[in-house]
Amino acid sequence: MTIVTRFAPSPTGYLHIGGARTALFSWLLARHAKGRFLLRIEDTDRQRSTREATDAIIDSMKWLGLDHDGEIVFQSQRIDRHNEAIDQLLAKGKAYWCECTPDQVEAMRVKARAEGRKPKYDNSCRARNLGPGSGRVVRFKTPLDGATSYLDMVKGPTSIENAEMDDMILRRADGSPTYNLAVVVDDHDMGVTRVLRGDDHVANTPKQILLYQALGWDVPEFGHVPMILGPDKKKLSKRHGALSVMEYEKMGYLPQAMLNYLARLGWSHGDQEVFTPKELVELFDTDNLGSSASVFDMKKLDWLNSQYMQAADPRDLVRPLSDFLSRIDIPDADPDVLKKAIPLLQPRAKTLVELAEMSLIFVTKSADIEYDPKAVEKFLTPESVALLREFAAELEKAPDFRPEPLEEMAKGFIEARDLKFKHIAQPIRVAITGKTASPGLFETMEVLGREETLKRMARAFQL
RNA sequence: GUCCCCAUCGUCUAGGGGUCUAGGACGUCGGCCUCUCACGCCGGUAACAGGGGUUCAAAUCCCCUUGGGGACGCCA
Repeated sequence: MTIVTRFAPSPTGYLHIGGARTALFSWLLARHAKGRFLLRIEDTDRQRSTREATDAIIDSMKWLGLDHDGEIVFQSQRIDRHNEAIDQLLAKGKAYWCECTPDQVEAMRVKARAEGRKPKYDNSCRARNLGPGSGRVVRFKTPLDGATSYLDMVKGPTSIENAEMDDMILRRADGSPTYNLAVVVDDHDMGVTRVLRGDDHVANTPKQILLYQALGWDVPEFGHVPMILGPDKKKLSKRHGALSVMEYEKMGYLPQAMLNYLARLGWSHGDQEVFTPKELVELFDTDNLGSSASVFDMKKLDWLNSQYMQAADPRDLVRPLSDFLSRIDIPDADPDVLKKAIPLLQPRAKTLVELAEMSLIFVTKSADIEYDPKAVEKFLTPESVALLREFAAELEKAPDFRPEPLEEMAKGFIEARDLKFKHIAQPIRVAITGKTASPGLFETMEVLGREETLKRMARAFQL
């Protein structure tokens, strides 16, 4: 039997880290088994569902590379089918009409809690054999005793007393089907065989299993992935900063790094830390999913990202780099310059944002280079400028502007004057980059080219 | 309040009764490399929440306590 999984977010907000991870695990589960991964948008709450949120979710998944099979299913378009199932349940005597008002039910809950019991509806309409009527809802006849058990893919054997559950509403007074019913009908119709979702759904699972059984359908396997916590060990929330997956894109993280990080958060494969998407697909299994919540650690994400930055083919970074440069109002950087600069910056930039910032020394024209005043004061002293003028003269006639010959030349220059390289390195650096930190001097010069290098030095001499 | 779940370095985790004086990774600290900043390399620091069992033997199994989390909607 082919394995079919799904991701079923409700479009009431952006796709956040937690949702992205459950989507990733479901995707991995399907791809590993050569099965199918479906996407369903649970937009039955018309008030809170938005088109923007739907788009944001789709964009985020696209960015992460989580491709889905088949058409996207919109739950709101399947209401007739949901109602059909409810009618079926009614016909089988597994559901009944109830005319208790929300206020009455609330009173029952308050009473139950006061008596130290679990807040529940008291099933009072169960025996009344009511028919349809305005203001009435349809409730499910939850078994009064026994237990509902299943083998959770991550938690193992799980069992809940049926008495813990109340008779859930299947159809609201306005005629609309409720969540648990809709999910069961949709998952069944879509042929979903494995449901991997967030821990916050554990309480829904037994209810849904009961529904499957009442409808006479095969029950899929379920698995509940632990939550992701913030640094304060509380549920990850807006307080902890960027939450939406697309925020991480904006911060300059590479999708593969994000994917890798998310996969390792709650899942492991021995001591391995770095995984290509392909490896993830090959190696993923629910057996190695952990069962405790994990804290989101930005530092480790940074490290992983820097690993991916370093390992990237420079050519693949040109496009993203110019995009990020555009975002800081530099839309016309020369791709050839970028291509040459990238290898120098790869080991230094943890994110694309940093890459863009660091590339500024290469894409800025000499006239616009900003000189760090402190650096100028410290290194561009009259003595060092005098020395640099002599050095510039040699640069001008250097036969070969590549790093090695340049370094040879510099060596000759300082030896002739009985100096150490240290004496001229920082002055040169400040003169050609305006900063005290940069990639290797000669590599930098090569990328800048002779003309630009000399222009910058000339300008630095005027400071 | 009721029910459910979870518990190894600061963080992510390995570990499935003896090979655990608990391994890896991030971070952190120290060193090396070095024209700066990084990268890289080497080394250090640091954990089985507590208490009871079971067993010849427990990080591993059981119970309790504590701590954390989640769920209890005519939301999804």
